[in-house]
Amino acid sequence: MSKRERNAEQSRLDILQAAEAEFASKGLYGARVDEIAALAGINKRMIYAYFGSKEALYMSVLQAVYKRMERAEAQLVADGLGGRDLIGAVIDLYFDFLAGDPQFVSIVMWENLNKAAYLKALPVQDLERPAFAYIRDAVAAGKALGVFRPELDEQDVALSLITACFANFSNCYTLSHLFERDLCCAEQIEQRKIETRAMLLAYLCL
Amino acid sequence: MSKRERNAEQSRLDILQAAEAEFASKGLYGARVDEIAALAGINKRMIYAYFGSKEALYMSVLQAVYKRMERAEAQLVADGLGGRDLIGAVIDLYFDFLAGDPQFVSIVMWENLNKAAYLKALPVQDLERPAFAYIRDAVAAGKALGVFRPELDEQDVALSLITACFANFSNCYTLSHLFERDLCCAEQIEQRKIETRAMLLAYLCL
DNA sequence: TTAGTAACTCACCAGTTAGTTACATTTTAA
DNA sequence: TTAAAATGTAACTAACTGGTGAGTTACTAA
Repeated sequence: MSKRERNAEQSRLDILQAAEAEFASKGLYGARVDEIAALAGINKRMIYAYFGSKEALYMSVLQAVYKRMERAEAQLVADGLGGRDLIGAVIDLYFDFLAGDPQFVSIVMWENLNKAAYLKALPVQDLERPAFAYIRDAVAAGKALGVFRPELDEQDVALSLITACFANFSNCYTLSHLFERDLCCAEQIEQRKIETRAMLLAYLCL
Repeated sequence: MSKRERNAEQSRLDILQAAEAEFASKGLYGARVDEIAALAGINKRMIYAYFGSKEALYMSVLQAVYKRMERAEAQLVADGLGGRDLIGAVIDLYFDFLAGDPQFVSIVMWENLNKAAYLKALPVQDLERPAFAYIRDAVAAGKALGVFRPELDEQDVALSLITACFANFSNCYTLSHLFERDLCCAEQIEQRKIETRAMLLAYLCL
């Protein structure tokens, strides 16, 4: 094996990146530490030196993955957008983020299959979800302007929005087979985005 | 080990049931053949006698699981139900089925994480989904009656409906943590059912 | 009885797995 | 300069894993 340059920071990042790919495709159980080491081009010992254990490594991956979502949400520039447009912007954000980050989708799915056991163990401040606030604000603004139905509950809306977006990505393989049609391709995702936006707005508006 | 009664049919069923539980909670990679044997109260050797391999056993489980969904869908008595009511009935069916069969949800998720590799290998006639036909009929009927928007595409509606229902179950653990609220309990599921019905109908109706 | 067979048990293997250790090399700081 | 800390390698281990060879038991039919 060729010698690695000594660079602790880079090595840490390489391990994290390789681990994320391995955990995303095989889950915590299925992932192999030796495979992660090989993928990162690093010796296995360093994984234990930097992260301590397979589980601890998984937790670091989980945190990094949710951090990406948080950053994407934080970039949502809400200035000047009213109720309708803001909801549309949030839907676009989710679709674009999920389409561009399949490893996020996979790891969230693994985490759910594991009853969120590791997510629960993560410090809550690492899981801020700015978009929740955007959705709350958007619904409140829309109601105040008289464009949204006044009886809407902000959390219900947020849940409807998130679930309606997510399942298009999490279930695209089985649905593609059942519908005998490739639902994972960019054009289909774009179509689903349009439909989802229409559905959500029909539900929100008077 | 205590002796088992000789009953090939029962043994097969015990193995299938144990395997489904094990595969649902740990996936194909994480599931242990020894664990399945212990759970079924049967000697591991018999799993290989009856099913040949871990993969073949998984395929049998997959087929049995989708069969349950098919049977539930087939029970949907559509007689006398018009566009609106039929759509409502399909949503109720999905919510009730998914709520009562968490192993179905888990195995579909695992299958998606595995890019539907094993589902694809299953004979298509074992995957009839009668509800697709119901949804098509309901949308067509609603359009003919002038209650649904005429530009609706039947497949888009089916996808919106299925994804909107499924994600409430597949993602309830991570969402419960992020919303700091138990979304997996019966009351919350009922609330989500009501919201989802309202959302879908708002999207379908003129 | 006897023989055939399906259902079953037991003990084992070859390969894999997470995690460890002995030791070499490089960096850092006094 | 040099000692210690950090970073690296490769070989190792104890436990586990899917799968199997060989033999046993219960039942049936001749």
